[in-house]
Amino acid sequence: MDRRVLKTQKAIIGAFVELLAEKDFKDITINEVADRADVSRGTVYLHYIDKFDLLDKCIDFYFKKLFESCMSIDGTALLLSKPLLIRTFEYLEEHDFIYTTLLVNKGIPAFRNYMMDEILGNLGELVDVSGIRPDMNKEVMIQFVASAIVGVLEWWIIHSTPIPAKDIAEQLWSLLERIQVMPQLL
Amino acid sequence: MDRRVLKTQKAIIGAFVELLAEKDFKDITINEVADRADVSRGTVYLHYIDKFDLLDKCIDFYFKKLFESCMSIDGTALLLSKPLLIRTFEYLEEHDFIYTTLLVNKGIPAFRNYMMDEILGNLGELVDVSGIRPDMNKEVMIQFVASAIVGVLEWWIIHSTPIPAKDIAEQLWSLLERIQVMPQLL
DNA sequence: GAACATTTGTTTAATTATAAACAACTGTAT
DNA sequence: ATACAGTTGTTTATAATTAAACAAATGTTC
Repeated sequence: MDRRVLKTQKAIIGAFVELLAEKDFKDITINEVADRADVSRGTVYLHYIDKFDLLDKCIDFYFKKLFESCMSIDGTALLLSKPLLIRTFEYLEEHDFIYTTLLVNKGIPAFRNYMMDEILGNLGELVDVSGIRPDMNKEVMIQFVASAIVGVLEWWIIHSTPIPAKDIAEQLWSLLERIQVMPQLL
Repeated sequence: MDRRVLKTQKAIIGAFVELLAEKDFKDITINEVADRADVSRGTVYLHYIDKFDLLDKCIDFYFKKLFESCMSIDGTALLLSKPLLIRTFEYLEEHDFIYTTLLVNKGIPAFRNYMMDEILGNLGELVDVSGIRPDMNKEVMIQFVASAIVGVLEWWIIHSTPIPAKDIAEQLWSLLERIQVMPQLL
């Protein structure tokens, strides 16, 4: 992609998140966003339909960043594992501010959907690779595990990361192990 | 001016100064500058003829910044005075790194010329406003005082600001007062 | 000194950002 | 109610940035 659009989108989204931290979504104007991003007002409309679209794209942007940072090591995909859990919780702990800000303003359903999609896909791959107990329904098991993981993540963020990332990751992982659905891995 | 050119010039000059701090001027390539500035190589040539021109413009840039920050308060010009001296020394002390880097690489004559121009103009204004002892030649006196000030500034920067800004400003000011060329001011 | 990679400066057409103007709409104060 | 100031979303012509290709020059390595 043209480096110009990357730069302006970064500037606009950065400015928008700053403003979200300072005031209510409803009080933010496109003018303010453009001013703070040091970008022409027309440029904002070039990339986003309106405020609401900007918020959506903003959430997109930060979830992509989250997945890029946590779900892979130097480009190769990382399947569900203890290190992956730890990295994810640590990343969220470190960038606590942005993600809680986004969640408060709109994101609870968005968060759940993004996370579910990502983890469902991840689990699906894992099952394809390493098999599953023959007496289990794959879809049910995947849905069960993914919901549990996302539920804990959601609770942890909404309650302002009350437990250190390492500890919550450990606890969640030991719960997953207890299920014993995938003998050789979980 | 178009905000695009301001942004790209800032990016290019910022990248260039970073590189100047890391390696010798002769080892810096336009490619590196463009990469670090996150700008197309062609864009660099759009603004600067070559490396040498870039260095010149870079010095221009930082001297303009210096004068903007020190020579005026909210837009109104500030004539030679003790507060002005203090501000100037403090600014240079704070941004020590950039200015010594520039001076080492090329700037000693450039520094002298810039400073002389600025201070000569400033002194000229001051004399026009508040007069001078009738037995003195205006040009000589201005040249004398400006040279003295610039000399001290130069010595202070090249020797890595060996004295706190406030102290050197005090000393310089008291020397200026001793001359007694402008009874009511100096 | 020949092969090689890198840098340099220039040129191109396509893309993107710009300021400015506009009418319609919102909210606020009078 | 009625000015009034600010926001919104769209449209324009213009200007800046872009990637890519290029030949020439420069340095490195063998």
